[in-house]
Amino acid sequence: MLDPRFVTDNLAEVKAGLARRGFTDEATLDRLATLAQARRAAIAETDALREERNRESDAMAKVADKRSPEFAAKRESLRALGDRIKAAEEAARAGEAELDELLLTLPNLPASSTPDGRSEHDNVELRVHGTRPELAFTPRDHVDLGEALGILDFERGTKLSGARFVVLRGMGARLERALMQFMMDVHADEHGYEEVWVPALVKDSALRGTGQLPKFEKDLFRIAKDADWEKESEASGHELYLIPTAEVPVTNLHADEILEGDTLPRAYCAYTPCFRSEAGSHGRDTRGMIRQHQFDKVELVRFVAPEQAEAELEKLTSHAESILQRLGLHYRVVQLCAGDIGFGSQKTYDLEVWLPSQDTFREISSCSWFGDFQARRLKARYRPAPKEKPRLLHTLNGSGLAIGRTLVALLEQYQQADGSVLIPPALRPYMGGRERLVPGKLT
RNA sequence: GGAGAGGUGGCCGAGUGGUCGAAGGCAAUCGCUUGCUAAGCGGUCGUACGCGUUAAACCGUACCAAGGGUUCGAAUCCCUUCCUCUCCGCCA
Repeated sequence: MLDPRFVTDNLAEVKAGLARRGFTDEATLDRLATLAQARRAAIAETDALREERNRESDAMAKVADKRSPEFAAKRESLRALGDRIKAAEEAARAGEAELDELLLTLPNLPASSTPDGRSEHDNVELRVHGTRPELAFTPRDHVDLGEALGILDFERGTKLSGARFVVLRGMGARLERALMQFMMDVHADEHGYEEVWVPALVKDSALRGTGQLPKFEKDLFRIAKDADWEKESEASGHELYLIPTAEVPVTNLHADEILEGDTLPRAYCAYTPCFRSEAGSHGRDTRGMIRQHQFDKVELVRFVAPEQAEAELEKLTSHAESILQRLGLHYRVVQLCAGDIGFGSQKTYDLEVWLPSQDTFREISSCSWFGDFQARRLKARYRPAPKEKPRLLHTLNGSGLAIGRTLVALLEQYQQADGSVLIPPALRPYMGGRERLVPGKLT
């Protein structure tokens, strides 16, 4: 969420910034500025009226004779004042609702260090790590490999849950678990992240905090409820959704809190399942486990002071990269242009891993700096020093990494001519010492 | 699912219509004092918005779970909702 004050005071700058990401609806911004100003005027008015009422009421308290004519007269005039206050409050509320709505649907401003560009084609490749695996044969894709190995079972995934679900078997399931374990160990033990375990079902308020709601409800799975549940839940004023990423519960950890400055930065890592409806991506990546409705991910989240934020993004990205490096995977780092960064982000690096079968790099991690965009929604603040006024935190997050896609990349990059797949040394301790996946060998 | 209790500042905890943003204690912090692990004394010590300022301060308003109501005036009275805890039942 943008600061309404900042928007009114720097309208031209905000328009220009949002235009960089393709948001050219100036009328909405003008409306927002108007509403924000009106809101301030309304506050000033109601405050003044209330002040008058408070003053007069105090005076009445001091009148000894509560049955005197003067007392009755005062009471009458204050009753009228009370009505005026109510009317003023009512008027203020109307504009406020519209203002909040606009603020919640407005995307973040790109950082000055985010390059211009309209779409993913304008993203900037920053660096490439490693080299393409030399394969003396035509690479098979992970679906062929996985099915031949007996570790990926798409048919049964579909039987159980429909399209975009998979069952992992034997060493496939083991690999998923090994990757999760490996990533968490590296981040917790070496990168200084506090490991957290969080719910995979969250309230709509949490999703509003990180920005998925109200705009992107169609991408989420909201849990269906029977009649009783529905009744209770409506009454309780919140809906439950499956999380699309651990970013949601982990970032919301510090909603409505004020952290002490000397405890920053706060770094958390979490593994969770993630659930995405993938609405609007019909026909895209239908083959294989690149795009599933449910997948596991290890997520990194950092709460930092604004001054450190941009450097913190480099740090967080390097932590995610470190996983790819230890696994010996060929990848590149891409900086997203203003037209391609996510709704709440102001600067994003994507890590893309090489997939031989597709002869291309595919996203495996996205590391973003949100500025105070999420923090303002969340009311996540920090106190720079004792006694100082609280300020909004900056939040960052990134995948470290998407486990399903890591598994895909491993299969494809480490495939051998005979259909077996080498297990990179870093992962072997987590695979019971195994060095290789062999077709027909489930244990 | 059944029965009961309760939600006040970082924590504990007073407060049943005006003098309450809220006693007292703890924690924290600053200073003073005392030569001996420690204690004593004093000050400070919520947040947001508005106004204002270079920035503050000051000032105003709001907030005692949330929303609504009664009243000239609500932490206090009424209604609705949410949440927490305890016991029983069920359950990984």
